[in-house]
Amino acid sequence: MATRKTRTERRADLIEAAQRAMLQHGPDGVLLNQVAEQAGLTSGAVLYHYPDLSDLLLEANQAGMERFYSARMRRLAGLTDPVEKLVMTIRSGLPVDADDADVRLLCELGGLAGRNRVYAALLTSLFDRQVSMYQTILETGSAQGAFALTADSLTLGRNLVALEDAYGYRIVARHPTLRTDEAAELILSYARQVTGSSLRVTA
Amino acid sequence: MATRKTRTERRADLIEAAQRAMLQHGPDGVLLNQVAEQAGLTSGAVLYHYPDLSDLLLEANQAGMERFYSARMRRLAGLTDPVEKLVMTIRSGLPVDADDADVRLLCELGGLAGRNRVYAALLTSLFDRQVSMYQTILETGSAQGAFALTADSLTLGRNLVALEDAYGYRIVARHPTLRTDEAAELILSYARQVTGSSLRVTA
DNA sequence: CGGCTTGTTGAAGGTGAATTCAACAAGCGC
DNA sequence: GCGCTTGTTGAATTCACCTTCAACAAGCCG
Repeated sequence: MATRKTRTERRADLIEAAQRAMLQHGPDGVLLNQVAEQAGLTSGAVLYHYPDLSDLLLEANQAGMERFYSARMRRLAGLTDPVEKLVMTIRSGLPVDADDADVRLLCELGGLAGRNRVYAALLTSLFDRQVSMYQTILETGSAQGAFALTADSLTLGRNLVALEDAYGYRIVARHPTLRTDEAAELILSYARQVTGSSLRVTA
Repeated sequence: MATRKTRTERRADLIEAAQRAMLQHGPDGVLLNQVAEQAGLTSGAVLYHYPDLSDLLLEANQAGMERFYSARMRRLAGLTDPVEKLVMTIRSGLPVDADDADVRLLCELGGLAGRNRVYAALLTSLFDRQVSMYQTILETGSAQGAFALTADSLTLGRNLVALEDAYGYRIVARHPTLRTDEAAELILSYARQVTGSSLRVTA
């Protein structure tokens, strides 16, 4: 029997369990019992906390997005050099490998967004927030003279996020030659061109 | 009762029916009866032609990819000017609107590719073929003096396809400001920069 | 301690989808 | 027109999953 836990603890457990289950079976294909199994509980216990499975899945996906986004922001927080910030941010937008849970989860949602307005809105919002993140980096770098932008920051930010997203899909699909390092180089090649910077850290 | 058809005709019908059903319910969520309904048949009839539903879904997705790819090639076929070719190809890589069937279908597969090697291989192959398509355009344009490429054609081709892919997802998710025209402009902004061409057709 | 709330189980019931198959209709070759 | 193959139906069966619920264990608070 599973050890009894408080409401809050268990809900957090279930969100993680739902994420794991969705990684294995997809957000559409996942079953109540698979979530329960991941949590080490019975389906009844899951239903006790989330009478509607789709609510749990939504929360789990939302949590996954926030974790991805806030991890990027956190990694950014320590840095001051615009070049470092840009290079780091490009890196943190890519999956570490094909099994990267956060990015895998995001990829699963891409298709869903075509037929579910809620997921569409969530992904759209995530996209826009990431664009803003890049815009801030680009504009402060520009103000500090580190970058000479070749277009408005909205255009550049959108293209940077778009490149990340697309290469995330390729990496997750295990493209034989396009791995994380290669993808980072491809995006950096774009970033160098539009910032007029070599993006080498000036030590 | 449905009118009786030949093996080949019916299989083509079923592939289209499966595509429609997947657009509504996703490749994971689609049911045999939903495919049958789209085809105007009973589930038994579908099973007569495809004893395993997943075989039908695979064929349907494969057919969708080929239709998308060959439509792009066909649109390219009539053109000779490298600038026209590039501009047209960028356009043809984007969904015409949020309901574009071909792109919607491709987006549905992105997540699947993370857990299914067959779909991963199909999408990888499609990506690479599209990269080659761009490489050919860029290199012949370069040879003819229309483009002055700022990087090797593999890098540029990959980035162009990546941008298309990512904006396809955004459009399908109905981003409120990022529609097809805007996405095309964003990609063109990249293409102008890396080809050194204004990409205006010299009439 | 003792009663109450909260979390969990396990089994039972209901539902719906996949699967199977006997029957039958529609053409085609002869 | 006859018989055979091919395509299709509809009903019966089976199976898997969701849902409900009575029972019970674990703390907490009086």
